[in-house]
Amino acid sequence: MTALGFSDHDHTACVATTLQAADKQCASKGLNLTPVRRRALEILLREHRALGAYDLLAHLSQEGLGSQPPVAYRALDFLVKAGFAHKIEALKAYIACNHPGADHAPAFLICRQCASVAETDTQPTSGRLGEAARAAGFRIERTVIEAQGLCPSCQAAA
Amino acid sequence: MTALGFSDHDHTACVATTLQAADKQCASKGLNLTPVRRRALEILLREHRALGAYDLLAHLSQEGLGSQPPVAYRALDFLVKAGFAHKIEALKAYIACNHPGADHAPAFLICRQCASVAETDTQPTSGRLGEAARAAGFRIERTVIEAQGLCPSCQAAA
DNA sequence: ATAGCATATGTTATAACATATCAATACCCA
DNA sequence: TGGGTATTGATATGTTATAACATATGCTAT
Repeated sequence: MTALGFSDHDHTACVATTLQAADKQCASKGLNLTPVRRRALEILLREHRALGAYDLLAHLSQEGLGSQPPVAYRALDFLVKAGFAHKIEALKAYIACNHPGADHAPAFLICRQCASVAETDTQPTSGRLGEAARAAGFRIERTVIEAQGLCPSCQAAA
Repeated sequence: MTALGFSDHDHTACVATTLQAADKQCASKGLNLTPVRRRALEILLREHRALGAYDLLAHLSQEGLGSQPPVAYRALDFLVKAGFAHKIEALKAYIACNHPGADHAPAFLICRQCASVAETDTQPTSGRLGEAARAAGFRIERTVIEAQGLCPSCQAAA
C-alpha cells in the first residue's frame, strides 16, 4: 500500500464504503457495531484526521449520543480493538483506519504544521527494530511507529 | 549498538559515569545542569526504568527539590532536549538515555509484564518508514518507534 | 414467562498527565 | 549599575483517561 492522507480523493464515497465494510466485518465476526460505535467511526472517517477523545465526545454529544467521557473512550476502545481505528500516541488522538480488515502494524506520518496524518504500514519483524528485538530475545506484540515532520504541502508553503 | 536493558550490569558505575558524562557535555555546550536537573537525571538513571513525571516529582519532593508538577516537567524537558532522557509515548513516561551525546533516533522495546525498557536505535531514513516518507514527499523530523511485548525473562516465566 | 447471564450504556466522580501564568531571584555582562 | 536572560517558586487550570456503580437490553435454558 501507499501512504494516502496527503492527497485528495472522493471523500464522501470513501466514508460510505468504509462504513459498509465495517458493517460487513462486524456481521461476519459477530461484533456489535452499535449506533454510538458506528457514529463514532463515521465521525472519524468524515473528519479524516486525528481527533482527541474529547473532540469525538463533543460531536457525539451534539447528536445526543452521550455526553460523558466513558462514552467516547468505550467507542474508541471498540473501534481500536476491532481494527477500525488507531490511536496516535504522539498526538493522544484517534484516527480511522485506512484499510481495516487486514491485521496490520500501522505506521503514521504526522505533519506538525497542518496535523494531517497519513497511514502506511510496516513489517515489524524485519528492519532494525526487528533485528534488535531478535538480538535481545524480545517478543514483539505491538508496535508504535510514528514519524513527525512536514507534509509536502506544508513544505511547499514554507 | 545493542539493546541493553534486559541484562545485568554494574549499575552504580553506570550511573556515575553517565552523570559525569552529562556534566562534561553540559560544560562544553554551555548548558546549565542545575541541582534539580542533575538530581532528576540521577533518579532516572538509578531507577533504570521509565518513570512518570509524577513519580519523578515524588522522588524530588522527598529531597526538598520542589513539590509541584512544573518542577518535574521542566527538569524532564531540559533532559529530553539535551538528549539525556527520552519520553516513551506509549507509557507516558520518561527514561534516561543509554548513550547520551550522539544525536540519535531512539527506539524502545517495552516489556508489558515487568515494564522494563531497552533502548536501541533506528535509521529513520531507511527501512519501510523511510520509503513511505520518500514516496509521500514527507520530511521526517522526529520518530517515535516503540515496540511492546515480552522481554526474555518474562517469556521464560510464562 | 422468567430467572440468570452477558453485553452495552448511563452517570458520577476522580485519577493521572501536562501546561499557562506571573512573581521572585540569580547571574551574566555590557 | 542597570538591563537582559535563565531559573525557580507558586497557584491555578487544562487535558486525557479510568474507576466504580447503576441501569437497560437482549439472549437462552428451563
